[in-house]
Amino acid sequence: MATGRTHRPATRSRGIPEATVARLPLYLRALTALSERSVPTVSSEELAAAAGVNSAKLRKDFSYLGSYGTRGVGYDVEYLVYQISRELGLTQDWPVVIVGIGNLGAALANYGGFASRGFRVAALIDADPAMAGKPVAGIPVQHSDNLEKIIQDNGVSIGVIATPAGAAQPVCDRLVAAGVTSILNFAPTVLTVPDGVDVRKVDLSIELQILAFHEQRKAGEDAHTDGTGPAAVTREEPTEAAASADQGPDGDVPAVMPA
Amino acid sequence: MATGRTHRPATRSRGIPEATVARLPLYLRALTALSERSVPTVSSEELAAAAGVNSAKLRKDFSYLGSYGTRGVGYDVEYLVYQISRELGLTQDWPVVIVGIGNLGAALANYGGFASRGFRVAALIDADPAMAGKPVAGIPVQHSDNLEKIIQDNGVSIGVIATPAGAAQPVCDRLVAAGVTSILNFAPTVLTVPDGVDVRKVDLSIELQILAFHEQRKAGEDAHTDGTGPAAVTREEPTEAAASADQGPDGDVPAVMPA
DNA sequence: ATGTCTTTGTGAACGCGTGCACAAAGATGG
DNA sequence: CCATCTTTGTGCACGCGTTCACAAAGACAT
Repeated sequence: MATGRTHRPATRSRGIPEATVARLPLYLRALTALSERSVPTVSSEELAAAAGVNSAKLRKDFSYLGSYGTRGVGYDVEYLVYQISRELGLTQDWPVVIVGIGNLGAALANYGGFASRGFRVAALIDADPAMAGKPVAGIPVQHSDNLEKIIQDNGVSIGVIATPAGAAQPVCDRLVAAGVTSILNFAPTVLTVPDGVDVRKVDLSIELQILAFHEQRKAGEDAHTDGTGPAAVTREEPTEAAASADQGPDGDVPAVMPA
Repeated sequence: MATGRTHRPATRSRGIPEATVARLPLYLRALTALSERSVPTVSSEELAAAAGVNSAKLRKDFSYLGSYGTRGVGYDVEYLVYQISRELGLTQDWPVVIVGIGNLGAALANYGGFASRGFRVAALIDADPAMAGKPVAGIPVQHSDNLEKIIQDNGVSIGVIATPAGAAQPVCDRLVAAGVTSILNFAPTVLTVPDGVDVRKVDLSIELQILAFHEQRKAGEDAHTDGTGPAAVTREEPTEAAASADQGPDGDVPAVMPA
């Protein structure tokens, strides 16, 4: 759903539905937790509850991977962890670069989930010369002049963009030109990439706006049945054409400091 | 898709499909950019290109809001900005609390996109006493002991959780008990909430794993037709039950420092 | 006023994802 | 070896979302 490409060819890769792929990491996390508690097997019912999904859906998802369960018993936790890891490509080592080491970039660099699952932060890159050499999460930041060389020397195919919105597309272009074929974009912009390159987007502002929509709906349903609703400071309605002036100083401020 | 509730009642709220709601912020961003450039009208084709979607989809989306376009001309930018803002509830003032002021929490607090669109960071909350009083993004961090009072005093209905995984559910419970009905969760955990509370999840690790899947598939298709693929350091295959030991020190490390 | 041209709004078909419900498969006990 | 019980794997139906394709609507020129 968030592949970002305008013309996604319904990538039912080797028969595994996109929706299923999106849930595999969820299952993997639940299974890893069980594995740590040395639980040998789980039923689809239990695992589904742990992952927060329907048990029928889970069984169907697993059926795309093959028949890894035992009827009357359930699934072997260790075996399933391995199969899902392999399916997701996590048995490989994926070097990743993070471009734009502001607040968010630093948070990502410090994110433990990277290292623990086949991902390795190969380099941190920022356009600010003052950042160069400064260690973040134990890794020295490199200047973006060296971006292409870094990509090629490390065989990087996955890039994370955490720059301001304005810098995102140029950075994206350089990443792609240097050989990156998968991009995780945190900048609030639509990225244009050539075919064959995957883009996934994470947008904090959008998530909040969706929440606000539902929140407003809730408040509307309970309308004046309680006084404890949200601070209903409804702004005055603009007269058909004067809305954007008070919309904010800038369309969408980047999630990070200038890179 | 990420509402989080196990049993989502297909919330076709007032006839607006969930998928459409998820795209409205995208349109709004593109429209705001046009508005800043003082563009008076746009066609569905132009706007769709800017938002990265199909033009027919865009028109259908707008049709759920009403007939705001003029045939032969297009849509009035300012008017549409207002209509979408109103539909999303962004003409209201939404006080938001961020719980867990680690790297990620700080990045969120500094995120300009919050303030610019009806969202106001009402408070930053952390469990670490050493953080209390320390200003982050110009706002002093408050201790989580005061969580309930902060929520109620500010009429907060939207909470952002950026704590470690272990702390997320307890924090969530306290937020809900204090009156929060919408939660944006950055912790890598499935949150359980009562009916009527919306949860949206943002999970960096999952996004990366989905990218890795597609990346692996690409590499598999080009299999040994080039040598420049990803660093294909395929780990040795475990003998059916020994996978989780090298899976990483901890199931899923929180995105932030302990709160 | 009339015709042409552009662009919207939407009816209809299609495909994907979800969930039910059940048969098949294997474990387990006697 | 047979009966019973549990749990998987899946056929099927349904609903949502996407896309095509076109008629209706308005602008604009003559």
